[in-house]
Amino acid sequence: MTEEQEVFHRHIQRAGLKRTAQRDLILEVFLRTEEHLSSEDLYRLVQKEDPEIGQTTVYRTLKLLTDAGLAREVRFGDGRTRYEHNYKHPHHDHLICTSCGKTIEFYSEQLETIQDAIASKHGFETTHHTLRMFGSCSDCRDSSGTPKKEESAAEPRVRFASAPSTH
Amino acid sequence: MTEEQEVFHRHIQRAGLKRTAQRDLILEVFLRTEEHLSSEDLYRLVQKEDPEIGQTTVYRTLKLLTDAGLAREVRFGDGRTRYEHNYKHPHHDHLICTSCGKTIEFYSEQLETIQDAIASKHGFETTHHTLRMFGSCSDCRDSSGTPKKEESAAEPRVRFASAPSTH
DNA sequence: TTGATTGCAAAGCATTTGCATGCTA
DNA sequence: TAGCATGCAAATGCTTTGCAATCAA
Repeated sequence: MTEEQEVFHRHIQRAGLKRTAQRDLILEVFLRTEEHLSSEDLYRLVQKEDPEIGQTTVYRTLKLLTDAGLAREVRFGDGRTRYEHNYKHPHHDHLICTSCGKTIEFYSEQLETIQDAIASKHGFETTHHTLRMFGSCSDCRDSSGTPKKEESAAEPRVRFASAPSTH
Repeated sequence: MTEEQEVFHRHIQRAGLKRTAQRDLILEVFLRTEEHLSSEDLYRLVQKEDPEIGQTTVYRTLKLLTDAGLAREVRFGDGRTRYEHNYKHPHHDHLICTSCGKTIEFYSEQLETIQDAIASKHGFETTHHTLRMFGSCSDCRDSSGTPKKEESAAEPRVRFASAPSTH
């Protein structure tokens, strides 16, 4: 049993909830996938191993994982919620390519410091923040006019059919 | 006719669209309201002056204003899109109080500079970005447990499906 | 045993679209 | 007059909820 699984089970017990095969499987698949997954993405992956599992259970479990501190919600502007690992995968911000949908994670101590200073100047105590920078990645600019993925040229806004992220 | 109205009409003409009483009224109400308005908020305000106007028209006009460069979409995490002025109201970021929903706008040259450096380091050319810092404002912390705005307890404007993660 | 969990279907939201009617240019 | 605009209703797409059946502790 991995550390994450232990965290999950402790959370489940603390909250008076129950351990089930579905939750175990969903967690397992989530952990092994290093991407920004929407509930639907995860549902499809989980389906391959157990076609009996329902969408609803995935939605509910993802919420549970978030409560347990194992997942973190991220939104890239296409209207669907994605989740990323939140255990031993510390805070970071995102660069989002609006043409191919690729995301790059980065962390800057300097940035954090300035943000803290700004917040306290305004009397705020911040719990968390999100910084998203939208633009075009070098790949997409190199092949100018021919974005990497075929569907991307059609949609000016950020919209990815499925979440292709590279960490 | 205000400058903004001129910008709007130029945009309308350039795009081969038509000027209508509804669009004029919606723009006018939008401009005079210095807040982050959702489509519904604006709809309600506009309704007071012309009850004939439909939701759909407000949605469509808000999109038009965005295209014309007069409005900018902002999302504070409660699932609905809000709009803020985008003409002579330059880029800034937001501090969002998760207990009373108050937002504070700020701008930091230093922050922008660092962001640019980070983007170029990763080969990105950014078009825009959003930085949102969530937390509690001083008012809410002073009156601990008693948020300032009456409606906030019942209907928090910023609501997270589940607990925000700790980084 | 008992209360939590599951999965389906139905409901909820915010937003968009189809379409007949109304208006601007 | 031609074609865009409007507003209603219906449709969307994502997410949540109600509920009867099932299962973990």
